[in-house]
Amino acid sequence: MPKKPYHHGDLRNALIQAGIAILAEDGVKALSLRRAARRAGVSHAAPYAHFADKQALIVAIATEGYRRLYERMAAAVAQRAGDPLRQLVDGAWAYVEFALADPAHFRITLSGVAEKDADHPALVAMTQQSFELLRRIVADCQAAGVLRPAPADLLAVSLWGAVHGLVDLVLNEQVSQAVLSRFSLPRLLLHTLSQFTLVEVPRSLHPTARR
Amino acid sequence: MPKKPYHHGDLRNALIQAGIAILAEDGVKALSLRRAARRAGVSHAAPYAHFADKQALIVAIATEGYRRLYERMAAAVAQRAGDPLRQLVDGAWAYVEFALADPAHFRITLSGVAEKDADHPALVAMTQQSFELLRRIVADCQAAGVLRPAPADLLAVSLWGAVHGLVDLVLNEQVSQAVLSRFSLPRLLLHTLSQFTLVEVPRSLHPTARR
DNA sequence: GCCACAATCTTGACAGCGTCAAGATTACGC
DNA sequence: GCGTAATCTTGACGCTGTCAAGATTGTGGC
Repeated sequence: MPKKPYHHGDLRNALIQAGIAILAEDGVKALSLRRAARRAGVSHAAPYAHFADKQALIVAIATEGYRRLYERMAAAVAQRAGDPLRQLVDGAWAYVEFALADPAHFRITLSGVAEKDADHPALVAMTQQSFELLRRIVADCQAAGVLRPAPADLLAVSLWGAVHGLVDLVLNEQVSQAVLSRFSLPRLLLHTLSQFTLVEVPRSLHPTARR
Repeated sequence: MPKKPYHHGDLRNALIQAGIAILAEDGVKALSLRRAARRAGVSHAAPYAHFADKQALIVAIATEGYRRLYERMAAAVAQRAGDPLRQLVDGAWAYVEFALADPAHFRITLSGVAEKDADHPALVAMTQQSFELLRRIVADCQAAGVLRPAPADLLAVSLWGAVHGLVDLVLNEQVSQAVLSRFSLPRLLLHTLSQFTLVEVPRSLHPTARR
């Protein structure tokens, strides 16, 4: 068992994981390069061997965030193959669950802290992959008469925005506690989705009702 | 003309305006107490006579943000009295316009940087006033058969989330440039709103088409 | 009108931050 | 095995939020 080799061995990854842990424990404003380095057991300037600046670390963390988000949604969708409406509801709920499970990580992933996308192909690839998944769900729903006919990209952005906005408002405590306790988040989500659907959303699909 | 009195006279307000100007010029991460103090022509610790900490300044800036947002929307709605659908469309577009006009101010206002609402009654009052305006628009639309019957609060949150999410995604450059240039933001907004409305949204209401 | 008090503002200090430069340590290709 | 490149440490700089101590000024009580 090596005690303290001069070279960490997997520092880049360790910093990303440290960053995610810091986000989970103390939120976005607590994330710093020096703290991530401390947690990884290296000196304060060591990260600069792997990241050009703080932005680069954040981009890497956001990329990992998108990867987890995609996997959650893909898993939820895969479980409901052949049932587009269920895929839509469960996919959306997976999005919400990720946000609730790690709010700070969700925020830093979706809050565009990574600006110049062109410089970060891995991030771009993950966002495209995730949007592609959404586009496919939307197209399947349209084919099944669950969603209205329209360009799939257009409808996909509308739906994404509706779900994302709901999550963002709740996460940022913009929705008054009175309203939020009267209508639970699952109900708010289903009510939003039901504005888009042509068929009735069965109450049996209520997210927390199942499971 | 007083040259440099020891007491500023209206420092609290000057700091808020300085902060908003900094946000407009260099974005959220450029906002600092010291820079706002510098811009107001005062020493670096002077703000502490008016704000307990940086959070308090941000809360004041967010309160002003909500005030401007409310006034924009209220003005747009007032211009279309008696036409609920137009009020809905123009109110939503006013929301979008505020976000586009000053993205950083919009972000800091809506991104829940102000956490403990209970300590800031002015902010709470503005958020409630704004939500009340939205709730009234929704109720009027329901009475006119423009929106589906449902608890007004519930539908209001859904609509708010849908519009807010769209803006947030576009502002954070999460929507691919390809999709955004194919479907303009006004079209994306109208497409989202038309998911909620029972009547067709006339193309004549296209936000940038008018004006 | 004057004085004590409170509000306001300045100066100075501290720790933590992002970032860079210089140097130490180690892995790896030839 | 050796030189080069990658990795990591140490030290420094300016910026930040925040606090303490003191200077300056407005204000109410007499």
